[in-house]
Amino acid sequence: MKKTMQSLLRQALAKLKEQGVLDGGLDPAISIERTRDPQHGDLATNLAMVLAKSAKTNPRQLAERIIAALPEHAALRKVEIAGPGFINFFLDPAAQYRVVATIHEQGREYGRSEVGQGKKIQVEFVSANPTGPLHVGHGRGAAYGSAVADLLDAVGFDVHREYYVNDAGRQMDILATSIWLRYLEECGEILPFPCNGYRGEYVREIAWEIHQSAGNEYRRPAELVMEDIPPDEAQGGDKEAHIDALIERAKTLLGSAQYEDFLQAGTTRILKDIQEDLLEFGVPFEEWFSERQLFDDGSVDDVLRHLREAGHLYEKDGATWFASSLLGDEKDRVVIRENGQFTYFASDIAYHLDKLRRGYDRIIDIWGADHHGYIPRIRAALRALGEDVDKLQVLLVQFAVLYRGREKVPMSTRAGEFVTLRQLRNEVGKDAARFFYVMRRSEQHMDFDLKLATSKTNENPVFYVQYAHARVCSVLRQLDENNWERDHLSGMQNLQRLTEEHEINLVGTLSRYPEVVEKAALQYEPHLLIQYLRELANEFHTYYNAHQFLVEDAGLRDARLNLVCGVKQVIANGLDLLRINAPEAM
RNA sequence: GCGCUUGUAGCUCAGCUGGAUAGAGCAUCGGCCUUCUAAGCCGAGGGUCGCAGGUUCGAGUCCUGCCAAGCGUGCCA
Repeated sequence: MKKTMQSLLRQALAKLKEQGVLDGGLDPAISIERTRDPQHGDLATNLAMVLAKSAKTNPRQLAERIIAALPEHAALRKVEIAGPGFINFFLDPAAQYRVVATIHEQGREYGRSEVGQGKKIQVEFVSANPTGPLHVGHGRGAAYGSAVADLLDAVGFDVHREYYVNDAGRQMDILATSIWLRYLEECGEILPFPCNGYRGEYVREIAWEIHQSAGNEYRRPAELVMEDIPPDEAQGGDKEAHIDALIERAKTLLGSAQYEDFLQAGTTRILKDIQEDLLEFGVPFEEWFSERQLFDDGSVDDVLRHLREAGHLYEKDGATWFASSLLGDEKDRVVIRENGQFTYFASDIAYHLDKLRRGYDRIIDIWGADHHGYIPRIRAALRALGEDVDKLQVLLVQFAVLYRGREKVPMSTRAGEFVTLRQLRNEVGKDAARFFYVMRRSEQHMDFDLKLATSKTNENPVFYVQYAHARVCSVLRQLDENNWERDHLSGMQNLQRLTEEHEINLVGTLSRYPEVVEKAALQYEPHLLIQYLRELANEFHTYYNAHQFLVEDAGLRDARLNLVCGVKQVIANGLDLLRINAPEAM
């Protein structure tokens, strides 16, 4: 409806240009909005106010001329000028009711569209290091990312969901070493655990499994392990130097093949756990992209050579730097450390280049907001490589601050103090968790009160929306019990009898759904969809309480049932899009 | 210090990219179940949109300056 009004207005403007009322040049974006107040009609535009200045006339006069030039349209009942120069459109209710038939015809397809034109778009999200189970902080990125991806899919983009697996680098070494140290404990060796190691219970479990299957094959005496290792932080030393020394010791004592066993055991076990976890959370991926692969196939070397040849790299203090400050970053960044190791940034350049080379029209990175300082250097790198930087869009998700009642819950992966995503799902369920995560704008800080979220006792808005769906189902069951037949066709023919205010509101809200989906998708704001669903549910509950659907008058009854089934369909579609269950009964 | 983000009802948050009288959910108070599920509905109270300027027909929304919070500012990821 919005779109047809836009085209009508465009025709009117063209006519005014011919008449010389308006300059030929200007061609403004015509904004049409839904009115808030029914007195202002159904739709409104501020076009006359926007153009008044350049047309050298006042808004109300211009509005009159626009209206005069407006072509006739069947759905248009009345056009008015109001306030400072708004043009208000009153639509013919009969035309509005058509949406009920449309919903019925399109069913699950209602709300989906083709505005994305099949453009290829890649969404990379979660991408947590496989060094431990996902925690509730990752949950938000997972829920948000998958919702964005699903929305884009719904409006016709060709979406590729990807998880970047950081299976290379120092964090993985720390993990492997942590497992080995726990394994030695399993063997009966007595030695201190580094404060910078991964302390989670899962590390012990993996160590236990290795010990079960391999016995003492990897055992080395504690004295040898700890010999000449610099002191840990607890002993007044440097924790980084301490753990680095332990990693080196593990590599020399085990040899590369055996050390690799621990690396592999850790990565595969944890990655498998993450994959299951996300799948159960309704977050599928088309691809799990290995960082390690970028080193193995030479991509990292290639991209650095490329940058070096183009003069973007230089040596200083024994390290290799990327001159990102010349390309919009605050300062230059190290890509190869003094000790010869690549930084995370180095492989990330290769990764982003790889993504762009794969031919996506757009790539989206979803990061925790604490990584925001990272954006300029990635953009600088892509610029240096001659890529189109605008194809990359980075969306930031604020971490959820966790509370238990009033008390803040400390979170540290290393210390093993965290509430896992799995625990959260077990306690509140997938539906509530997803709904809760996506309910707020992603850049908004979020207080996640576990007590509230885990309190199974309602208050959770997801139930409110689901209940609306279940209620319609219940009405339909009731219909059967009354031995009433539902005549679909008659219902459609009698739609004009739905003249109650509640009914008219509901029809209007139903017709808005495709616009909401489109906007939520194009703006990457799934919370708009949630908000809409709450509003729709609210209008439905209000209607339910105000009017009986199952009335004796068959025509009216069928019309109401058609309307209410439209509500059911739209709620189901919306929840489905968010991968939240729409129950038949509650 | 500098950079990014945020600041709207007691609390948690919306606010259609500059539009008409700033909204919802909790919480508080008062009503509605012999009638399709009360996990619901109706009503009431509650606001200096962080503060101060500016831009214009019009500002919660845009620009500037302050104030406050979070994050970043590594040869960590």
